[in-house]
Amino acid sequence: MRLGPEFYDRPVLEVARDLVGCVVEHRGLSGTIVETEAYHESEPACHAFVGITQRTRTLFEQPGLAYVYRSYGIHALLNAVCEPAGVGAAVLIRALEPLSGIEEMRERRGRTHERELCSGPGKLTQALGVELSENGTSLMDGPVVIRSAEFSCPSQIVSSTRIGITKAIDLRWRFCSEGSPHLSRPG
DNA sequence: GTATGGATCTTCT
DNA sequence: GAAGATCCATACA
Repeated sequence: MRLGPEFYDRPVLEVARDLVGCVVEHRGLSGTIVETEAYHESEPACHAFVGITQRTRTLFEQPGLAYVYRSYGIHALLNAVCEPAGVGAAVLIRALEPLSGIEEMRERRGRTHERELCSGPGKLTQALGVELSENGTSLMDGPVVIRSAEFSCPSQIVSSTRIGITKAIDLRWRFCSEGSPHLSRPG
């Protein structure tokens, strides 16, 4: 089932937890989300903390949009914009378990092990072919679509601290599917 | 297996 | 001019 605007128009922590187990699809390639992180304008690790700039504009727009930005000059990172318009918040998609189009992912990534295809925020955008130009597109009827899982996922969801940041490092705003071999890092 | 440094570019100071 | 929500190759144990 496709997720509607009301799914994203909620506190970003709830959305981040609920997105684990959902499916991301892009041009026929898809994967189950096993790891997410929440970001909110109220804490300094979030891009929206500095307010509305050319870069962060999408974060403040309507819930259910894709926020795609360049990280470390090289990688594209995929986020889902949350909370009502005017509030800067988003969920970073950090890792997927590949579902379909695995051979094409292998070609894009130049790697053979399935665990290496989508086990990181920069890896999964490369595997799916998500580009910066898709920033601001809808996750409901745009090139990138997120839907709930067809089969309920029995795995436990655990929270931990976020990865790769230097501010607000105490917040446990990372959510992952416990024990999944496709996480960017264990736990 | 862990540790380190380079690639590369947008954003803000 | 510095830093950053990263990944990979290389070096060493």
